[in-house]
Amino acid sequence: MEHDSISRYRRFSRAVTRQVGALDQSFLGRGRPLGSARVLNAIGQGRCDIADIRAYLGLDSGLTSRLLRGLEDEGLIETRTHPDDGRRRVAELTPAGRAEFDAYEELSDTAADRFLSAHPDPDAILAAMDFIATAMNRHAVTIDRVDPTSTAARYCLARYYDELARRFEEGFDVALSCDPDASDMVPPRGAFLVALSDGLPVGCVGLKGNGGKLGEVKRLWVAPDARGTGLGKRLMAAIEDEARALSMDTLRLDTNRALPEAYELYNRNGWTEIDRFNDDPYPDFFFEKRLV
Amino acid sequence: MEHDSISRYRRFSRAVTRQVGALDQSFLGRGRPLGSARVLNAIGQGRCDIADIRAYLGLDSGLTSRLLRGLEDEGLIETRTHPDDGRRRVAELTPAGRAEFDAYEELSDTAADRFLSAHPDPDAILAAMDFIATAMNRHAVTIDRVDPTSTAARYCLARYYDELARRFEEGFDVALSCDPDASDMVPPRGAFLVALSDGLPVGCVGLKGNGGKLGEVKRLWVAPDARGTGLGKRLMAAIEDEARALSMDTLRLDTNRALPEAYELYNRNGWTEIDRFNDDPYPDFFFEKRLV
DNA sequence: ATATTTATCTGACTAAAGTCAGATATAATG
DNA sequence: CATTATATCTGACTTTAGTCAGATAAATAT
Repeated sequence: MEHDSISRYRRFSRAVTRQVGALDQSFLGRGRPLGSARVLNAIGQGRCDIADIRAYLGLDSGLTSRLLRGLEDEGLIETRTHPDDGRRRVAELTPAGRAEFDAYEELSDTAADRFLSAHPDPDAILAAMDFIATAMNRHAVTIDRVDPTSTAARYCLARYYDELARRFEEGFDVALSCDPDASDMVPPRGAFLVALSDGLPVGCVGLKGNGGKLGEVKRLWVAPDARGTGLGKRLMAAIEDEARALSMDTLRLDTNRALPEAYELYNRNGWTEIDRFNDDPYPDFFFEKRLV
Repeated sequence: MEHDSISRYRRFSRAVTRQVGALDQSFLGRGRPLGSARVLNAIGQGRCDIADIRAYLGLDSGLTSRLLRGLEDEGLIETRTHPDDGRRRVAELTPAGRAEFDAYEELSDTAADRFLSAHPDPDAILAAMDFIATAMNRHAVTIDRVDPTSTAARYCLARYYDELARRFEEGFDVALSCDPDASDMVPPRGAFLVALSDGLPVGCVGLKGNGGKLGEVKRLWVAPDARGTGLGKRLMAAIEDEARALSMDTLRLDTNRALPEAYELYNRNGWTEIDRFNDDPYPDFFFEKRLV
């Protein structure tokens, strides 16, 4: 018996396959084939567009059609043509379908809950799961503009502040920093972007504007799980695009010596170090970039 | 979008399912249905007994029979009746079957390798995978007697010594401790047990004897991943059984104040604190237990 | 206006997976 | 010894999954 990395990976794979397989078996217990259950779940998760469902589940159009017909015959869903495009169709759960979907959710939830609550340290297990899922979803991180007061944004900011408090020698207190007002990071003055990996926020960046041609980049953060994947660079590129769309021509930012990877990121991506431009107590370095 | 524990578990589950599904697709690429491939792999892993294969893969006996017949027709396996029981049959790979099995192994290995080497920190990923797999295999930890010089035993001991070096204020050097000779932990003088979770060692304990009625318990270790699951108690019960089987009637052990959980374990399980019985520089506490 | 593309549906398939009731031979039990 | 249990096999199914070639109707391009 060896303990090299490949056999460890495969041990993990066996363990998880067994766990996931058991859930599939319990899904079968509701007397519906797995294919139908998967379609019902996709619709319950809000995928109403049939082309979307087909792409998500990787199904043939004929098969999809028949599965939908089956769910319709059971009275679990209703379909109608898409309001904007007469070729497409959209599906929706009926009340009975909603009840059935909830039953499936319940099965998933109890499977998850039973596993997590049986473990002496559920938080550590969840952290390990986030880490692995983020690694597996690496190619599929989306960057979305959100309101800086949304759940996802606040989740990121809380982790960002925690990290500053840990890494700055002098600690960190938001109140002492030049905290941009949320309204400065909302169009038309600015923007706030969150990187999502299958729904979990793994990074953020803010753009603070005053209505003029000068903007300031704030709150760049990448989750520890997602570091080393070029996400910081992607977020910076995305926020520059936002700035251009708001007709800005110059961006500024500040950073602290306790964050050397950020300093490197700015240096490598066309930013120039400039003189101090504010009296915030935390930053040590100041950068500027002209947008073309 | 919420970030509660259930949705994090399910995000993990989705990510892994997709990864596993991709591997299944690549298996299909070898032109054999998944069912046959799974049986071939089970045989290649050394499951020769057909009843065992059936139980492992959860298949109907008729289906198993047909899948085996198919592999036999392809010239990949041979079956013959079990030497000890004329009703049972055993399967074995032919050279062609071995080659085919190796091709499947190659697919798994490259999938694992591609994933691990694409990540900036493969060691952290593997640690997280071990942690999760151990948690999922919790109910399936076996305790086996092994030679203390075997790979599994040395793996455990190396981690045990590392941990002592980290936790003892004064550090730890095996050479200074009363290191029992390996021959004292092998029958008929003693024993060495390793706890395996699907092949990965997650704990150990040694029994050092001198041929008489007195034995000494040494090297009790439980992997951090497996703590909180009662494995320490199971290992201690198993080593007591070994001692009884060797006709011992009294066991002793020593421990250090830097290992309070061990102290508690002995206190809770029928051990009595006694006076120092050796001049090893490391231990602070000494225990004895009479076996009934 | 006509031609082409796109999204979905239908019918006619095939392949794979799974079920079930015997049949057969061996092993274990009283 | 007869009886019962066990392991496997075979034949005759059903269900599920997946494929493919049109048909239909709406959208888009020329």
